[in-house]
Amino acid sequence: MNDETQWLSPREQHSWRAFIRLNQKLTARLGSELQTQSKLSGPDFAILVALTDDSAGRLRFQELAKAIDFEQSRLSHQIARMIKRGLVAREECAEDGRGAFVTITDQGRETIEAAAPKHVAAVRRLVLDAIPPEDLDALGDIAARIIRHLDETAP
Amino acid sequence: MNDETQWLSPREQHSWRAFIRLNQKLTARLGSELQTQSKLSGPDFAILVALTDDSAGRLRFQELAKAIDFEQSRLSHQIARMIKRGLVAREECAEDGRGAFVTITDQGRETIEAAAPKHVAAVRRLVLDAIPPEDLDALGDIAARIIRHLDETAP
DNA sequence: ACCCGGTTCTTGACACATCATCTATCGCGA
DNA sequence: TCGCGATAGATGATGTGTCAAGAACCGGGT
Repeated sequence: MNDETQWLSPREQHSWRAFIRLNQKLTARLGSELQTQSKLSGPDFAILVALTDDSAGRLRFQELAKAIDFEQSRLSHQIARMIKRGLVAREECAEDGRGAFVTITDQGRETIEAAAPKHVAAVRRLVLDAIPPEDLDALGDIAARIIRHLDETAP
Repeated sequence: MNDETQWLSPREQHSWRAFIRLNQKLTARLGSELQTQSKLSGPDFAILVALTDDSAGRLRFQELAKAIDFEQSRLSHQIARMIKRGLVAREECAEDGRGAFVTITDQGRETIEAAAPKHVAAVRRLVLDAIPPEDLDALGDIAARIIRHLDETAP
């Protein structure tokens, strides 16, 4: 490592730190509201939403992992915990002896249906209410651009 | 909870999901590069930076916690782990028998000085290179606005 | 029919985050 | 001076994330 590092300019640093800080605060805040209002963690919520999005409420581990961008192992642990709590169930796969489905249970469905409105309300109250729609669009566009860049840079 | 929830419009949802997804991907990616290149976690890095920013390289737990927005307990655990690895040290406080300082060690200083350039390079390569400066400014402004809103909404 | 590389998911070890609880000390007011 | 609430920080339990290794199965080539 030489000493010609291109450090961040004050302006860059200011924006960058704000962005990082926002990520942290927001994840913490949304997670905490989810937890106290609905007894769900962020990952719990993401998984239940993904399962609900599927018409059968039932996905292979791979598909689910891809849908929410979880690593295989992380998902495996997460599902194991959720099974204990009765939110989802495991179902063997006839066509492929290795694989398995994750199914949402009735309890899981009730839970997510109760949680979703509260979560949306929190998102609105904490974020959307703070910025005008055109800023949200701008945010979304920039985020999408960076995501594409990340995916290209090293999958 | 009634059934008049104001769900997100498709446009809102699109932007919101992109933003959340970016947060996850980015934290994962930056953390992973930090880990493999410098054997540091995100929290490790944040703490070492904060300590380096201080002229004495030495902060009270409270000050440090505030600087990086960590809860007290989280910081306590984190510092305990970092002490084991020799990155920081604990120093009793003469004026206040309850308190203590966290000091950066020589090894900690070497580590962060080696890590910082690589991290900045990663930030540049993964993010800044993907968007023009004016978009970064816009991002920073929006982030700052939401942060202010979050802090006002419930400190 | 069998081998063998690749796929699918699991598991164990360890780092990290959060919550509730605990200990020690501080400093103020009776 | 004593008592007592408030502050500083530590600790243990539990849930979450990552990595490395493993077990079971698939499918194609021989």
